Amino acid sequence: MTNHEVLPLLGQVADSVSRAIAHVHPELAGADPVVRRSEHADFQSNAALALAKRARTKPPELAQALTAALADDRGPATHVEVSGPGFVNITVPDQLLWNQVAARLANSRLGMGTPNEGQRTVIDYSAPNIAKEMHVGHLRTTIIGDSLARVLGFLGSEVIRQNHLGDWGTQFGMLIQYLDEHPELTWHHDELERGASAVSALDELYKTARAAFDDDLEFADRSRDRVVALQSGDPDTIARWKEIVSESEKAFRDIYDRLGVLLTPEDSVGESFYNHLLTDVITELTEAGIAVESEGALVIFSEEVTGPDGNPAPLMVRKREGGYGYDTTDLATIRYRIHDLKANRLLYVTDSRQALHFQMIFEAARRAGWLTDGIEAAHVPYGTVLGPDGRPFKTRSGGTVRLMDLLDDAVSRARAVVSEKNPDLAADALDQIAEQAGIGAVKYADLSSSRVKDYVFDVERMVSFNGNTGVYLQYAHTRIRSILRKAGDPEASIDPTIELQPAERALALELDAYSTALSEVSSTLEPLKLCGYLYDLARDFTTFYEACPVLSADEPVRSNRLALCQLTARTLQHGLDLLGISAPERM
RNA sequence: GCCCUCGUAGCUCAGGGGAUAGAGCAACCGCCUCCUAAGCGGUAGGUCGCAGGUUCGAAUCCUGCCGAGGGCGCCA
Repeated sequence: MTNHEVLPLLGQVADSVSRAIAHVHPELAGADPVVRRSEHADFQSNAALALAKRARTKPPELAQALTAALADDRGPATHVEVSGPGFVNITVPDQLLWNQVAARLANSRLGMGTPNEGQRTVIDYSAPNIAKEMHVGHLRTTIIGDSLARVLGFLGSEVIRQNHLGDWGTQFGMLIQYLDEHPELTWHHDELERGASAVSALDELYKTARAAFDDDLEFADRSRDRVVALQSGDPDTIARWKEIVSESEKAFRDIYDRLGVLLTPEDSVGESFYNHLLTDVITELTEAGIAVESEGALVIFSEEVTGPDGNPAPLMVRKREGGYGYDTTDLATIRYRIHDLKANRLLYVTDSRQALHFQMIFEAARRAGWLTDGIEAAHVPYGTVLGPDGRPFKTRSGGTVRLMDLLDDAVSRARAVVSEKNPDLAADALDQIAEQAGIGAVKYADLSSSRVKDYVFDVERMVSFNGNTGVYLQYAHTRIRSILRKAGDPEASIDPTIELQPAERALALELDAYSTALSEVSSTLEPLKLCGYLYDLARDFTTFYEACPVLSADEPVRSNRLALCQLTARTLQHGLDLLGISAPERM
């Protein structure tokens, strides 16, 4: 196996057209060759239409000239013709398609390059709150962030995952105080019955503590003292706090394992971490004259954003009573990630309602001189998960939906469908497949629609397993694997002189376009681009599957088709992995 | 008041300067002696929110309007 990049045919054709443009009109050298996949040929170039005016000619004439130049070129085109108002339709020889397939099969990375090499990317995602259940609100950031981490990493970025845990704040004062006053309470994971989690217990205890805080003035006072003790580093208080953090992380870990998310405890860099940096951040901003006093608080007035009163909107750097909120920690994160982590790409995967907040954080970071031209900072916003009523997803009683419950529900429904479709499965195989299909269905449903749009969480639809769902992709993969198993998983061998059937041709062209889909994910930060590609690929495979028998074909066609199966299976498996979805061998 | 996002088939969504606007679901009609029918083929369904503008060409870019959602000082 090699790991040299295999250039996609689209790029090779584009290079040819670029050469043709430079040859025919040297003054237009460097212009976009406007090469796309085409319904009328393998590829088409629309360059003649785009450039005719600059070339002082008519589109059909320019197209004709480009066609002639392409015919002389030693590039990949075998058949070039002008069509319509000036489209240049380009067809590539079958042999070249086979060569691409063979080269990708021989390559450990399917011929993908590492265009993001040299980028150091921080991705901030998931960010659950300590001592609180993970709920629907954490689903999208966790799934989307993780997929982006995988894709960007594969493309050569050095990815630094940051799980910005909500592990600091006044709420811990009352929780710790309450636990201290009630040593009989059990909440550690090893004290609880199986299936119960420490965060679930802590979440309940926090509510109780909160009620006590509101009812009992003396308890409230002791809780406030406890906040002070926590913030000033009192050893006993800190020890208890660390215990709560670590127990909570165990519960998060269960969810991450189940979701197949890459986050590890090493990626946890919560709010508390920034504590020791806040005074430096504030000093720097104050000395630079960016942060100023206002109504007793320290704020940064935006030069871009105004509030309801028409005055500049502020970031709250230090509250009137001296405390710090999320504005301050977020200013600290961006400084830390640029100065200490030395990242040149910073992604914050949070819901779209925080857009204005990040706009102001980035503005402040630019004014402070932290965020400079070579560094990209981006809020990666996503829409709300809605319930069947079109309102933010809640339980019937109006509470938040626990993430674990939601996953249980999806998996148990998946199990019903899987066992109906395949009643012969052994119990443990059924469990495993139901888990993979159910979790995959949830993740795919989340990743496969436009990130910024709200979407309705509809388990029935996700788990119906028809159409553009995760299971369709998994199913396509198992059908291919079944063929390959029956063939004995042979070493690929391709005879490139064999003529391609239309379905084979469409499949081969699609397989060749994988890298384009991945680059689009990198530039748009939309996993949907990868989902769409994989769905198209699975459909192209299914068409091929219907039209081109593999095992019963005569050699050398059989081997060639097996090679297409192998590359499709590997590409599907690989793409699903970048989405964080497993590709079972059987279903 | 200002700002952001969204408006495409009955429903859920792709397409974000190029040829007849595409899928899935739901509906209807077909297809398992054949590599997994969790599949495939077909029929039907659209003034791409509205109105201007830019362009050889606009669902796509610009402006305005309408509608939905969200945000804008001490919650993240």
